[in-house]
Amino acid sequence: MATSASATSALLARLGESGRRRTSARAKVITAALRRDQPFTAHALVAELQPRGVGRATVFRTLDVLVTMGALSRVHGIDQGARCVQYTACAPTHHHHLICRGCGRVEEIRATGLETRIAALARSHGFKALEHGLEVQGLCADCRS
Amino acid sequence: MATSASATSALLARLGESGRRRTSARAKVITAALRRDQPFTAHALVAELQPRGVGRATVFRTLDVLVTMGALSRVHGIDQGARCVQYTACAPTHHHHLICRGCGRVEEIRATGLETRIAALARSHGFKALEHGLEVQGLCADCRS
DNA sequence: TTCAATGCAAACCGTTTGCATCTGC
DNA sequence: GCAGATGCAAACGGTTTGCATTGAA
Repeated sequence: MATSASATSALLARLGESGRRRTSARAKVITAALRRDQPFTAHALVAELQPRGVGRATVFRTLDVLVTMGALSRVHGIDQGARCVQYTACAPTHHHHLICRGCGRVEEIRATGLETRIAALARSHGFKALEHGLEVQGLCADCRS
Repeated sequence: MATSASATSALLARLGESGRRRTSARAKVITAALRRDQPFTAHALVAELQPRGVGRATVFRTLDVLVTMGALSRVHGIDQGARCVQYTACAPTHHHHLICRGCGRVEEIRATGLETRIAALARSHGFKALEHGLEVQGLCADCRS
């Protein structure tokens, strides 16, 4: 998949631009992360990369970096316990996630109308909204049939 | 607080109705949980109740029961890691949470307008929305000044 | 009397940290 | 050469589990 390869090198380039080092371990983590089209756990990446010489700690540290850079975001189930953190590759702009319960597919949604509604709602309770998270779980077209 | 006391016994009654046993340990967990007006961690309840003879496992198991019954819900921060699960007493109807970053206060919000918007948004992506979670973090009136 | 619920302690599991070593820049 | 980054292993912390015992119905 050409897109994925170029996305990987683009991310590596951004690492350099932000004063971080472009190491081979990070390249492996980025490649593995971007190859997935469904949310994945840190554990899954460790299992994939540990045999290839990337340490557990490095996977976690790199995932943190990628989240900080906005290349990945953390998503979690609605009412599961602590074992709910997953990562998903995503655009660095503000958006939300639509998660299919059938196949696990995640789609990004952008909803400018909602943003203002949410801010207004908060204001009506005396709150100044700073950040919000919205996750919708459901069934995608394929899984519904 | 009379409300809290009656809420406790109401919950205990619901335990009996649902075929579960009304034990003294559960009464202690419920009392301690309902006394809080801010989200709390399981750990905090354990710290409070362990010296009073309630075991760690019992606290966790009872919290699970209460979440299942809809008397509590789990809330988690927007982008923290795994250490983000807290519990908050809440009405058993669908609502969202407004969380103050200053004082930790949580307010429940009900937003029928949003619900339909979210469902429509999901539909426009081919999804059938089943459940969704919305958390807004911000500053409450007190903390803004 | 019976079986759900309890308390304890140990196991679990995902994540973080300390530290010596390595490697981009 | 000098940080920043790595890999390893051990520590950490919250949660779950196994099991003998208790106690509600």
